[in-house]
Amino acid sequence: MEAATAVETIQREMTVFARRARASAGRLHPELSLVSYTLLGHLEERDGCRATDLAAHYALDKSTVSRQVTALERAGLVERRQDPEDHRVQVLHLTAAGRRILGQVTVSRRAAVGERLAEWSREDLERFAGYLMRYNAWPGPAEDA
Amino acid sequence: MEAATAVETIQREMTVFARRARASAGRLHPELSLVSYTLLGHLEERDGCRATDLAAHYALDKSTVSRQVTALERAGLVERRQDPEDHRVQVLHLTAAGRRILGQVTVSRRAAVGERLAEWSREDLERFAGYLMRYNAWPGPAEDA
DNA sequence: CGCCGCGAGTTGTACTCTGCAACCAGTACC
DNA sequence: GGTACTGGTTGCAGAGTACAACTCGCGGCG
Repeated sequence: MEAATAVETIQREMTVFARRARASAGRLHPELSLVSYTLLGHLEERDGCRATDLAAHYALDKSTVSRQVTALERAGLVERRQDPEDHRVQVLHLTAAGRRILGQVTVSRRAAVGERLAEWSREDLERFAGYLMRYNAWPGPAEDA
Repeated sequence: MEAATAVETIQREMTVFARRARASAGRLHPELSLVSYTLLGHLEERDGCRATDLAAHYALDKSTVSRQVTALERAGLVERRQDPEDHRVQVLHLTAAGRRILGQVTVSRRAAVGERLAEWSREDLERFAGYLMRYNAWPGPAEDA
């Protein structure tokens, strides 16, 4: 495979994944949209962060994040805390309920994805995961595709 | 890295990519949405197919595809041809204009993605592309995430 | 101190994408 | 012919999103 072809393939396959992921997320977990899930996941991973950080990480407009967070807060899954240093920012944290729901969804997602990856060798899994992280870690503006 | 962790990471990173891809697609190519681009790409790859096939491949509702195709046809990028065998189906084909636009977008996308992948060895590129294809080739229902 | 620029977040507005349900048209099988 | 199925369209409603305009708090500079 030529390098340009590989790049092309990476693009196309990532896009297929993206579309299918969005399409099926709602069906699998009606209680938590793909958006909400990823935001909660990020909060858990970072143990709290600002709305602006979420927007930057997912290349979303801050208004979009604001609305999503509002919904998550109304659902009792997320908590806003005032930053004592800077009264402009609100640090977001998972609530106990948020952590619980996130755990449930993660389990069922892992089952679905794990089924697809069941035949993969551990080495392939790790390399694949590594490639994805490496790709996403690119520091530039999120001009992925 | 444990296998479950790798699965988790794959999920999360794929999702990050998915979200960023959608976010930036519109900015890079205002003339062709991510959806339209992928549909056109699929048509080129398969050299024509039915609307239902597109819906199945991307896990989209047939109504959604119908509307997208209508838009693409209005834009003169896609052509519907009656199947002489079965008058229900309409086989979709790229027009010359569609092929041209698709080519332009592909070039600019490849430039953007290629920049990110510039430092990668050819071996890594090919392995990454292979993993993605392998993942998406899973035959089951598109319960990706 | 008071003004100005900046950064975080919210709200108004409009648009796209999407799915579901209801429907029409053509096909296949009895 | 009638019934069931398939491909596709249309009406409707809802989620996600961006952009612009706004508020509020922080920090520098005269």
